[in-house]
Amino acid sequence: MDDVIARLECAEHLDALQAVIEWLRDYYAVDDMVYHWVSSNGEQYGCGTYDPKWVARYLEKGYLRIDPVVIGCYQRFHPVDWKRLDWSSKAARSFMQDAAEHGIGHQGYSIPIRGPNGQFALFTVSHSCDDDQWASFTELNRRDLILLAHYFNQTALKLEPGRKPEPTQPLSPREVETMTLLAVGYSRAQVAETLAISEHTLRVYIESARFKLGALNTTHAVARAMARGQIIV
Amino acid sequence: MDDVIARLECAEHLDALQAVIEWLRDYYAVDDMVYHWVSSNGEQYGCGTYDPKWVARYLEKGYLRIDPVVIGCYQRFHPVDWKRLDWSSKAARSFMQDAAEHGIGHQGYSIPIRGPNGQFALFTVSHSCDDDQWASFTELNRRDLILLAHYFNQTALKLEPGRKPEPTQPLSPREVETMTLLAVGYSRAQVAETLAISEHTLRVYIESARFKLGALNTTHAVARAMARGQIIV
DNA sequence: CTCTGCCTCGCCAGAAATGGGGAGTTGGAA
DNA sequence: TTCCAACTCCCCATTTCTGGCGAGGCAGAG
Repeated sequence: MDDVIARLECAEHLDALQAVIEWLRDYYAVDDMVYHWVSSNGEQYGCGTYDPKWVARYLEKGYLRIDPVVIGCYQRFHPVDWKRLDWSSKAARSFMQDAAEHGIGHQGYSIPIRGPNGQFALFTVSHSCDDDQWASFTELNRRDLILLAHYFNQTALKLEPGRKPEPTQPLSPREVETMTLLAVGYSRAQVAETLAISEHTLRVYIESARFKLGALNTTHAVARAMARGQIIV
Repeated sequence: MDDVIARLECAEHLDALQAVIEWLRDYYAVDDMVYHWVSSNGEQYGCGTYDPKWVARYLEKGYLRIDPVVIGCYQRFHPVDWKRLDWSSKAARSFMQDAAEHGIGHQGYSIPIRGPNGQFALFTVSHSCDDDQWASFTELNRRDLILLAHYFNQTALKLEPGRKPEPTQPLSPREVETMTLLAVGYSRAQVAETLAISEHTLRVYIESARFKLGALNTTHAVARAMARGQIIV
């Protein structure tokens, strides 16, 4: 354990993560171990021991938005056993079958991790065995896995800062107020009234915020401002 | 330390948190200790040892959206010393002065905590002393404070589940796709084209999503869907 | 002192979104 | 089988948003 942490701390490239996760897979003697970062801008980064064919298929099919593991963990705080997720939808079922055909174990345990600016990542361990064996495994290693998950994420954050610092030009106070009120459902007219300014002035703020955020329209601007933590809704 | 964790684990009401945090303040012999939850719906919950007058003023003045501690931590992953935050804006300066006048120590260390559905909370310890003393204090207790912060948050989450489960009616797959594409800046026409459906059909999805999300307009709907983790952008 | 960023205001025309109406299919649940 | 939720399509009128034009004041940085 300490050995792994030391390795992570001296890692200088993401390849190191890949090596560590493979080592961990062998150490725990499980089928698969995966770290999967779903960055706030919709890109993904992952390392792990899944079959590359499955990874490619996952990306190609856009499974990110279907995968009940991602969706379920995104809405949870605590680690979760795959059995407790919602697999009832048709999309989820076909996804599960596709995964099984690519050799993904039916037991899994995933740890959600959150970082700055809405960063979200998953640390997953998966295996094929019966429920009892799996339950005792997760029970035994839960604490370590959680720690590992967070160390992994911190290392990834350290190594990949080039991934989020999309030049986040700060918004002016008025722009922040504007975006915030828009995010809670006010129309432009209502926002203008609330801020006691003309609707035209308001438009200037929206436009400048849109420009700073690199957004194509108001909705996009609000979404980006939220995703980047520039407004708190 | 273990004593505190035990107390938290058997807590059955938020009052218990208040008691624990007061105990901690005395234990660490610092001026103030605060847990501050900024829930995803904009409400707040906090417990701590700040002067109630200051808390009232904080709420009344809407300092939540000015406080550099909140803003700074929201965009960070690691705990941060207040000195490293951005106090340059005018609003921040007048906020700082106001805080000082209410007896808030000028040294502070805040730990950002994140939870499901965009939950965000802060665990802060604050004191009045010189920089060297403060540096050695935080250096010495950093690990414990981080642990405490997360235990506090987990307890608060456990005790206050009634705070977020705003009946989150699930969105249908098409609705999710629609909201997601809108969030990344597509216009209705572009979304319709992308999904290969008529623009009118698209409208039906937007409207039903808006209804399910209790949103007043498209921008609001996207913001809520994001805040609730129903779409991942 | 100039320059830049922020805040404020006005008018107009075209593009986009919204609200309300109606209508048909499909597939799964009761 | 019947019912419901999800998905698909069309028209019309109104409201709202967006883009482009121009303008002034005020504070802080260089």
